[in-house]
Amino acid sequence: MREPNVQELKHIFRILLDTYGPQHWWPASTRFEIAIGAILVQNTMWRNVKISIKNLEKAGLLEPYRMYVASSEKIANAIKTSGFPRLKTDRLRNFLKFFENFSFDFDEMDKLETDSLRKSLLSVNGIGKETADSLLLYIFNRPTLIVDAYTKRFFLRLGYSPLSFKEKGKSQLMNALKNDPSELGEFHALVVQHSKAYCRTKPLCDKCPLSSICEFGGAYYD
DNA sequence: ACCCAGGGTCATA
DNA sequence: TATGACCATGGG
Repeated sequence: MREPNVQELKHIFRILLDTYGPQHWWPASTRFEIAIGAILVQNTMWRNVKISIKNLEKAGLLEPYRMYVASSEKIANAIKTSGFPRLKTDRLRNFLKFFENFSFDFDEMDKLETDSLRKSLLSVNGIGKETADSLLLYIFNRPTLIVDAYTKRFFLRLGYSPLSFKEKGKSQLMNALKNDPSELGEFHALVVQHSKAYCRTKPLCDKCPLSSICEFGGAYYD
C-alpha cells in the first residue's frame, strides 16, 4: 500500500475528465440554493433533493428571509422527499439563524479567512465536515478537497493507503489540481459520477475506465 | 423484502 | 478515537 504521487493523480483526473466530461457542479442558480441543497442532500439522492428544492421554490421559501420566518411544518412539508424532514428542517433553521449573523449576505461571510470560515460553518449543528467543505468549495470558491465515503472508497479501490485522504495526502492531491477550486470542484463531482457508474459497494469493473491502474480484484468490498 | 443514497449528532466504550 | 443508533423518503 502506498500513496499516490502528483503524476498519478493528474493521470487519474485526466482519465475521469476525458471519460465523463465536465460535471457542472454545483447545480444551482443561487448561492443560497447551494447551501440549502448541501444540507438536503445529506445521505440522500440528489434527484430527490431537486424535487424538494422545486417545492421550496413553489412555496416561495427559496429565499433566506422567507425561509427564516416560515413555520417548521411548512418547510418540512416542502422538503419531505429528501428524507429526515424534521431533522433537516431543524438543520436548515440552524443555518438560517447562523446566516442572520451575516445579514443573510454571503458576501459578508466571504470576508472571513478560509480557516475561520470553516470553523464557523462547523459550529452550526447539522453542518459537518463534508457539508462545510462543499460550501467552502462551491459557494465561496475556496480551494478544498472534499473527502466523502466515495472518495475514500475510490482511493482504497485503486490500491492506495488510507493516508491518501488524510492531511498529507489531501495537500498532495490539491497540489496535483493546482489548488484550483474549479478543478477541485470538478474532481469531486467526477469521483461521485464515477462511483455511481462503476465503484459502488458492489463494483462493476467491466469496462471501468480506470481498470488499467486499479488494483481492485473484486475479492473484497470497501 | 432488502439495500442504499452527494451525512451528522449523540451516547457509549 | 471509534463504533452504533437514529434520523425517513424514494428508487433499484
